[in-house]
Amino acid sequence: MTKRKPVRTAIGVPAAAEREQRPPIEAIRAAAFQQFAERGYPVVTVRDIMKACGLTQGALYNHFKSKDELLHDIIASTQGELERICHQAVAGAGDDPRAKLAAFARVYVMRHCRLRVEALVANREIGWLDAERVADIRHSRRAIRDIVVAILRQGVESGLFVPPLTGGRQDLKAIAMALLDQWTHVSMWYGPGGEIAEEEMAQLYADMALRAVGSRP
Amino acid sequence: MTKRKPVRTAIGVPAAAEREQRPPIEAIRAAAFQQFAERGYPVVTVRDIMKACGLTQGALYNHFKSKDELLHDIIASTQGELERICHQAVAGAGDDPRAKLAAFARVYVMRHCRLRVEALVANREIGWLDAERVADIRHSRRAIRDIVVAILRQGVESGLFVPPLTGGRQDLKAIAMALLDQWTHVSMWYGPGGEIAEEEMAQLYADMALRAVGSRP
DNA sequence: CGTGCCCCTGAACGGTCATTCATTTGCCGG
DNA sequence: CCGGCAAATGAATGACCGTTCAGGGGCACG
Repeated sequence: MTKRKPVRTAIGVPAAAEREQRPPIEAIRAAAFQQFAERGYPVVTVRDIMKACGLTQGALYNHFKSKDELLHDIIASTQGELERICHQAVAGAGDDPRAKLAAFARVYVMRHCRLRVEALVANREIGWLDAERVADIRHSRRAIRDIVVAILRQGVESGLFVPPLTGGRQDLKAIAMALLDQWTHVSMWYGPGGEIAEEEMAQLYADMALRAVGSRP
Repeated sequence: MTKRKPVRTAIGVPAAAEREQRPPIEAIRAAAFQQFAERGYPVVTVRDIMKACGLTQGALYNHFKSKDELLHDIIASTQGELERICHQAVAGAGDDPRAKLAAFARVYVMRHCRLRVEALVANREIGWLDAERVADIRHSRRAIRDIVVAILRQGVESGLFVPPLTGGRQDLKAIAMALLDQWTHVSMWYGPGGEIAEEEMAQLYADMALRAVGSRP
């Protein structure tokens, strides 16, 4: 193979129609999202992104310092918004850990169904950022995990959750990771054309989570 | 950024010690595994792989047709082995769907803890393969999912499983995907240095799965 | 009409990539 | 010691990458 192949076939750009509707910086962000999601950060070239929004390579650098910064900008905004709605979901669910866990699961799964592309990029392409750029995103992820751990701890201490335990101090962390893995990766296979609606998915996952942690009625 | 940065810092090669112990084709496979897992297929160069096993770039092509074929070889062998042990686990668990599901979860999670590197590569780098090379691997994955679906169906029909349902025909498929996502991604964060042993992880995940599908005692 | 200014262009730069290939190496049975 | 052959070398090839930059609109404002 001398010539580089298009390894993940691009599904195609959303038609030249509304390209020029929004400011170019937004068009670039959108095109980059699409392309990163479909083919992966390292094989998407600056030329690809800019062509997809009707510009040429050089124009990128009027809006972003580098391709790296573009990716970071994209992921950071997605991640920040995710953390925000996670806090919001828990805050608005009262004090019962069962309601908190269910609300969290529903919001988290719903978002990962609806914003599939954004979630996919944020979760898959983060590794390409250099250490300093990745730090704040990793921090945000840990914060989200700790929300779940806190809910689990409250449930266990109040006797409302009786999860399977191995006896170690890290159990709740492992369970939280297991649940988050499950919820996050909906974005990898859920398609809006499927038979199950987003709300049903959210409910299904919330039910499974409550059962998995041994929630008492 | 003109010069390319080492985006994911390589952890380092397992010392020049036993490089020459095994046949070069095995050394290449092993080195490629390590590098792909640590830094990702597109940024690992042929030179990197070959240097890691004490050879030069050109020597790769005495053993593999291309870099693509090397990746496919690696993933396909991992995936084939995984499918094999999944079938084996179910076959050796008797006829009770509860025992089948538990055995499957235990074997699957245990493998993803123990062979973290292999699992990580097989699950993350598959997208870089072209369509024809990826077909058999996708097929194998579907086969594994269908094992889980079959177990769930048997459990539901015999009344031993009472999972949360939305009423659609795709429910069991969604639940199977949710469980597999959870089990698979242990390999993304589990570290052997952690507080929980592989066997405990496997048991924890098996318990959660049985609870999630509403297994009756 | 002129003057800035923002934004875009497209060639150019220095670099890296996978792959090829003529040549050399190292090992083997005889 | 000799031929033969599989395997390794390392320079060469052709392509493409991210980024830079000098030049050029086009549009608002005086």
